[in-house]
Amino acid sequence: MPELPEVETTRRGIEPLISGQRVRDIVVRDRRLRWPVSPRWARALPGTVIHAVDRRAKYLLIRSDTGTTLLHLGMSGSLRFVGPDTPPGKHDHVDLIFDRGVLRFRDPRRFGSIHWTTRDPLQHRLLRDLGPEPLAGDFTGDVLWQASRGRRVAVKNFIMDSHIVVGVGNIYASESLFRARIHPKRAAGRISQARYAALVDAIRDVLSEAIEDGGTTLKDFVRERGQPGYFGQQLQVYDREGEPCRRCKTPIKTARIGQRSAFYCPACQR
DNA sequence: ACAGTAACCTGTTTGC
DNA sequence: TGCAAACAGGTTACTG
Repeated sequence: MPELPEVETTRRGIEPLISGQRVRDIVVRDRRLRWPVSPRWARALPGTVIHAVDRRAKYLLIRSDTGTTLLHLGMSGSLRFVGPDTPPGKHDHVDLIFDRGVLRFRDPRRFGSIHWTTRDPLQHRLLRDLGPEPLAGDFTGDVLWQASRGRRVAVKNFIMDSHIVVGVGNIYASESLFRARIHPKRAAGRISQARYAALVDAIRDVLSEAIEDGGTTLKDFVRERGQPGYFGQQLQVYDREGEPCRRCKTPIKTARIGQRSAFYCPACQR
């Protein structure tokens, strides 16, 4: 669920609610996330003032005056801002308590994570080796084309590889390839420079439009006040197996590529 | 360096 | 209906 648009939607939602606010306390009900929540973080954060919420890839960078919290939503995570007396649900693992409310982290599958660093977060081992941001200027068709030379992986896996470009998960990979009319199984190294230019445009457009719509809610994802995202209504191929292609009416097909489901139009995409 | 797979965990859907 | 298997949006770590 949380791919780049959902994380960015969350960032935009929570930043105005918590920036400038002092963390009064932390409650960790279950520290068993993907990596155990560090006790050092739980000790360090209370008392600090949040001054910004940034994003790198699918990580939220919650910056306070003494360090940065790296928060990843994993597969099923969400952050909401709730009133102080809202009873926590079964999977509400962590609270950041502020004077004006509680930032509550829910994650049924516990693939999310929380890290704390007092150094440059971009040099953290989890962020250090990531590829370009898809919505930034350094992500171009030429960059993608160059990186793909000699690569035999399916292009769908290629664009989901965070060393190549960040933020493109299973849903938006299928959607972008449909827009660029590229078959998801095509070898990354066998796609022309011109088609990579089209793919970069497609990725940018899909992600930007999804952010405009507040992300895609298929299952767990909700925004900061519990609202769903509406981009699901714009999906062209994802989860539409057997339904007619919106462009040519051919039934949408599905395939397993690298243990993930890919959706595509067998007529439009080559 | 690259490609492929298993692993983390729980909830829901599918199939017998 | 009941139960077990398969599957789900992500990423890392390991293998060959």
